[in-house]
Amino acid sequence: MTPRAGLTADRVTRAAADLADRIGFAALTVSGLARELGVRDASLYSHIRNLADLRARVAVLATAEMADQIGAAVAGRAGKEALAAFAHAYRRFAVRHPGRYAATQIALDPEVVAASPGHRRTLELTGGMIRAYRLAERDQVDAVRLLRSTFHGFSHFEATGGFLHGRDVDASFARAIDALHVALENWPSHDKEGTP
Amino acid sequence: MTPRAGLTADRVTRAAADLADRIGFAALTVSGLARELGVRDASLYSHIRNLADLRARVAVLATAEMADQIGAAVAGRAGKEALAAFAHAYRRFAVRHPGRYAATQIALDPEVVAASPGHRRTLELTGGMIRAYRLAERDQVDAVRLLRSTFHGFSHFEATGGFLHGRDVDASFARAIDALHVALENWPSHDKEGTP
DNA sequence: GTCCTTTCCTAGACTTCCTAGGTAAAAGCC
DNA sequence: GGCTTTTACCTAGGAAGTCTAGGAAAGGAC
Repeated sequence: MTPRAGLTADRVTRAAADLADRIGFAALTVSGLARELGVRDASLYSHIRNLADLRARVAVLATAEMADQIGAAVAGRAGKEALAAFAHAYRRFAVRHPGRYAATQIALDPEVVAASPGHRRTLELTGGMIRAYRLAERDQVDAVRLLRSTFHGFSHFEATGGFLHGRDVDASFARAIDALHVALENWPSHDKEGTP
Repeated sequence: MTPRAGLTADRVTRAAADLADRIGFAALTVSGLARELGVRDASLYSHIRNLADLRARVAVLATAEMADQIGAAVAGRAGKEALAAFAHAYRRFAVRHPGRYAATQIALDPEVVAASPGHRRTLELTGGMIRAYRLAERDQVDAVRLLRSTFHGFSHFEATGGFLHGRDVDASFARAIDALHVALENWPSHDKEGTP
């Protein structure tokens, strides 16, 4: 038997994320990954439980990487500047790492989410960004959900070719950010923070 | 040999959509569907070319059904009322038909989209809804993209358990619609239709 | 060095996808 | 009605992917 490939769960996960970026997350298979790593498919089960476990690991890894990039982009910014930086970093990650991005969108067990540093960091970053708009707690939740929905939706349609009109997509995204800022500045609620 | 099951491509597609609503679109298989219909898996290839063809057929069917429901909801409405009706019908469809909804979101060949009555109808309905805001053509495209992104993103997170906070999701959606209306009424652009 | 752990392998069972060819149900024609 | 043609169903089987079990040997600990 030849020397061991020196695999670890971490290395397997990174290789899977790289492969997913190349072929698409949906097309990621244990057997394909094994070929990529130069081992037999059965060998990977020393490091991962099954395909679902592999997918979850990629999701956790990708979420952490994405949070790091968003964090770097919004550092030192507030208000509309932070919103725009967050949004652009979000979309940039999705465009550059389509497989990783798709992984961030799968449903995960609550325990996995709770233990994922990337998920927690994303929450913190989002909370920090939204703070400048001085919304009531309940409105902050609503607003964050609106932002996350828009960012994901946009990236989804961009990735799946859903934007068929000839209109420049970069321009549409810039307008969307402007529009979201307008909405946040004029949040349709009567209990803005600090106002009784 | 026993009597034929009397399958047609249409019947196969509907059965697939129903099954997808029950088990999830991602879990839809030719073999599973064959079991559902009481035939052998190989028999289905008289009616569909392959799994990708089946998925595309479900997508086209679901898009048409969804467009019908949105169309019925917005009939006779304009402005914010139409926006709200559209949004609620969209989300209702996604919640009631998770498999069908997921099918509407897959990337399809441009020829398939071009030939799909549901896609065309969705475009018309969206155009009609956005008309009340009297935006310039370019801004209309941007605004439609924002709306579609938000609706899809919201439905996606709702379906994948991405909204972890205890805040009522119905309320968040209602607020999101209000916020989108505010954004549309105050679209961040200087060339509103009719204004030089 | 020895002993223990664990990573790799082979083997194989199972599922899914899909093609090829055959049979008989169903449709079409007279 | 009978006869012919079409085609929807079947069986058979190969390819690919998933995953378990057990064994061999690489690598780590002492």
